[in-house]
Amino acid sequence: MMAVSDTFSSRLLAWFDQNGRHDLPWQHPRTPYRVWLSEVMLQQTQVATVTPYFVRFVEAFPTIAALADASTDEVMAHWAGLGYYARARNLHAAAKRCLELHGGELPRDFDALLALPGIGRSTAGAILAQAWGERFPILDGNVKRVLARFHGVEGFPGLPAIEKRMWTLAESHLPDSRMADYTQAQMDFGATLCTRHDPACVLCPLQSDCVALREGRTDELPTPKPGKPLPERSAIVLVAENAAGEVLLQRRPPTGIWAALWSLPEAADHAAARQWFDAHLRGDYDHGEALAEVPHAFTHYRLRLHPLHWRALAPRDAVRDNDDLRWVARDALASLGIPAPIRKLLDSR
DNA sequence: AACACGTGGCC
DNA sequence: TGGCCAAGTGT
Repeated sequence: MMAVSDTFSSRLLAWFDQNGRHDLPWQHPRTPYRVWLSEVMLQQTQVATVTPYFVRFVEAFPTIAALADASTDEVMAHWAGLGYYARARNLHAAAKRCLELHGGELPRDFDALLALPGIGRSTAGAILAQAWGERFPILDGNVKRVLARFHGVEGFPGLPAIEKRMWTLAESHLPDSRMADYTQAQMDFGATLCTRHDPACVLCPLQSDCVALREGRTDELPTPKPGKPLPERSAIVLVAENAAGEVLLQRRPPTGIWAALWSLPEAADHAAARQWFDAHLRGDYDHGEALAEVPHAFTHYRLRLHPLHWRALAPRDAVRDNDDLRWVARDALASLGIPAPIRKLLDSR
């Protein structure tokens, strides 16, 4: 472990003062709610992607109470396109719990934060450090990359044993003050200098003590995730338009991919698609026009969507708009939470 | 422990 | 261009 003379944090802070990012939207003002929201949006997602979402989201839901009072559909509509939608559902649920248990505020307590859905150890630490300057470590992708290189830690950082070691290292470097700046400094440092490809070691304030640099192994550390072949799946999606040009959308199941988002009716094969069509629509399934295949890659599998398109269809009498099925005009698509590739398909129609 | 969970950018 | 991965958490 580092001795009392550890200068890791002071060197990082000095670097941050000159080279850090000081104008991110969640830094002005840096309220607990805005820190929380930004940390959740930034999970597995980069700053450039998050920024416009963050700005729109806080405008729509300026306070924890406003978020708690919003409907699920409103929240999901503002999250749509960001991915990992459980984050939005958890955020919404946590906001409600803040109203019930914490007087509408985010609790300033590690265990209470950890108990909220969507807040794990790293996010709890980031909130406590950035919102209140409390002395807690974070361990995100940036910190893992920096620690793996600086200390020469072998092994994929996603493995529990490696991660445990890294939490210990992260703790050992904590400064006695400036916790908010230090937390931001680590993330800025990892995101802009100690990058995955081509780290700027020449400019690095830690270069004199970096194991990876000394051994010429910055391109080998951190150890990459062991690769596995991606499964392939395919599905038929039904693009059913009525005479008004509205398209029929269906709410997805509450669990699984794109949970509870609005999407096109989906079937595993033509037999199932035909069955769904005949149960819900008047018209001839065989008159559907095949649109171009939509390939989509998730982190854990590849999906090929085969859209079938009909115009001027009418619903069966039994099928009315309800909480899980509705005809939607083109203008109204923007106000719904729709998966990114489905939205693209609908927009290009 | 291992896997589910989105999307876009990079080379 | 297909594989890799980015401010992780929940199960």
